[in-house]
Amino acid sequence: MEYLNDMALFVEVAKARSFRRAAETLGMPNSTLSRRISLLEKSIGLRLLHRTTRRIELTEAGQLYYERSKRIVEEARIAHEQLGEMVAQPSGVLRVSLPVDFATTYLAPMLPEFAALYPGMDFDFDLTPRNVDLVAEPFDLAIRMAAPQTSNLIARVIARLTPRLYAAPGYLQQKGEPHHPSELKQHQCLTMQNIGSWILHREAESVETTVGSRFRGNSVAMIRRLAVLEMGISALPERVVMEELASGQLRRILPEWQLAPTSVYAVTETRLLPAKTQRFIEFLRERLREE
Amino acid sequence: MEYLNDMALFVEVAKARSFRRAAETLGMPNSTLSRRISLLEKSIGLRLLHRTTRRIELTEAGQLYYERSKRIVEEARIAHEQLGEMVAQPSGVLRVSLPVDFATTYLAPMLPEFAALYPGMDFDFDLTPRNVDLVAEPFDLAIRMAAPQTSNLIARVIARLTPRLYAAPGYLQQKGEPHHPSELKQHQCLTMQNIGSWILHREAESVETTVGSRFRGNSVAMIRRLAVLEMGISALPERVVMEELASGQLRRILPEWQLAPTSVYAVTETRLLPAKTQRFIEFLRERLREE
DNA sequence: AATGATTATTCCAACAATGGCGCAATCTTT
DNA sequence: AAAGATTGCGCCATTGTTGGAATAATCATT
Repeated sequence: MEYLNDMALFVEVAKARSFRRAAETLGMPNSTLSRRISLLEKSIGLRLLHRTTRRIELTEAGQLYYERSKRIVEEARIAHEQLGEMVAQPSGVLRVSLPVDFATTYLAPMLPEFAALYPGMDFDFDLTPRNVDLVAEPFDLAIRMAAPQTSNLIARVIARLTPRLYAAPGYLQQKGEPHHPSELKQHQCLTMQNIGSWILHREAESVETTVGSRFRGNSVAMIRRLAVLEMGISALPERVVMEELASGQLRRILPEWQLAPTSVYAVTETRLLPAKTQRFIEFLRERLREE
Repeated sequence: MEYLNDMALFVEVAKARSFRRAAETLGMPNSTLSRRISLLEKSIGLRLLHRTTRRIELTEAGQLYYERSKRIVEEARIAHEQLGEMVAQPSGVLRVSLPVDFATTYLAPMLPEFAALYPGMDFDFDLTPRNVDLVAEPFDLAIRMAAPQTSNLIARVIARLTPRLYAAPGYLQQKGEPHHPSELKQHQCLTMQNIGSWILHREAESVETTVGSRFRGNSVAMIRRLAVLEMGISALPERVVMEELASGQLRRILPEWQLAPTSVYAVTETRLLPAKTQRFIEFLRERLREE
């Protein structure tokens, strides 16, 4: 069963009618080539080439074998080329698991452009807060807001989002507008679950302050909604609150200060990615770099 | 270009949907199998299998590759099997170089039977006294009366012919019939070229005697003809003079004595013989053993 | 829940394939 | 005719591959 490579070599030799030329086109020493063909002949038990020191010609069996093998090797080559094209020309279904907020806020607006770029691709988005198991479930890609703990997954940073502070004008009117991070302690600070403090940066300066509020949630949309409803101060990337800023529902506070950037990761099971996945990640990274 | 074997391995794995089972049917350790598939994937740059430690399934690319490769590997297998059948079922043209005397005396009578045995075979006999170059000329086989000096040829003994002494009754009447080998010195002994003496055997006894005559030749037929024409005593295998014995043209002399057997060789360029050649040699050896 | 069974992968020593090199046999050109 | 070029093949140190054991990760069963 281990004769297929040698078959390809034989086809090349038969085509060139010379060991030397065949070895040259194959990029291997003719000593190896000669030996491999000899072994092939031994394994099938008869001669394929009639050898003179100067010239080689096909035996009857060799002629027959060549006719068949030629086609087979050619087909194999084409199969591989098509596989190569799959890497180059993305197609098929891209299955992505990603957070709801990322999907609605970041992905949705840029998706039409990407879809137009690759007409051969279909998409299957799984919007879920849970950490899907990439190995068990057939996802090509997951987008996460934190690096995965399991080390056997490959995580690429596709964006760094810098949260800034926003509040509703109504809220500020009621509670007053803070002019230094230290004043945040007296405010309702709408945070994600498990967040106890904010570290605010201004140039080289940084101030940590414990924050909290009556509301916690694992949804950016929820926090934004609460902020609009005058429930407190939110720390969100600019793009998330773009509409609310434009309409005046939210207003940036402490404009010189910002939180440490949080990374967005594209997580895959392996580095050997089909083109569709590669292009999608590239596209995201390119568009999100601007943030 | 060296991916064909791995392709076959992948087909087996995809078929079995398991490394372990595939390794078993392939008769190789699954460690090797796993590594080879990994290398294949790396070489084409994308994953073919979606792995769980417990189960494997095909990726999109793997599915596509499997569909194509399956057929290719199957065709390759068939090509090899057909080649194997060529070894088993003789067909094609058998090209033999052989001495004229051997052809007419020994081969011709048994050829119809052999030809009937293998209807798929055609024959091309080159009757020549010269030592044809098996390497340069496209002969499958040469039959020689002496072992070849060149060591890179394969010589098989197919017969041992025991020459005995025959003479024409007319010759014996003229010159008298010898009753001991020592008397042969006074006779015309028709020998092949380059033969200066005969060693005659009777049971454990052996006698060497220098022989010679006015005639020498490299043709058995010539010597037989000369013997019939009362020109001397000939040393020939029995089968050669069978007709002359039956018709009384020749008569055996010194019937208890015989010369050392001379071997007949089937000489080939290689041991890797197609069925046609193998069968022909077998057939000859079987029929000539009786001598 | 936890243990045992099954499966893919990784590690490392033994092994085999590789590829320069030289040789012998040809063919070609001066 | 003769020397040079070309070609296939055998030899042997080096490199790369192999395969058994250990490992990690899952599934099934108690």
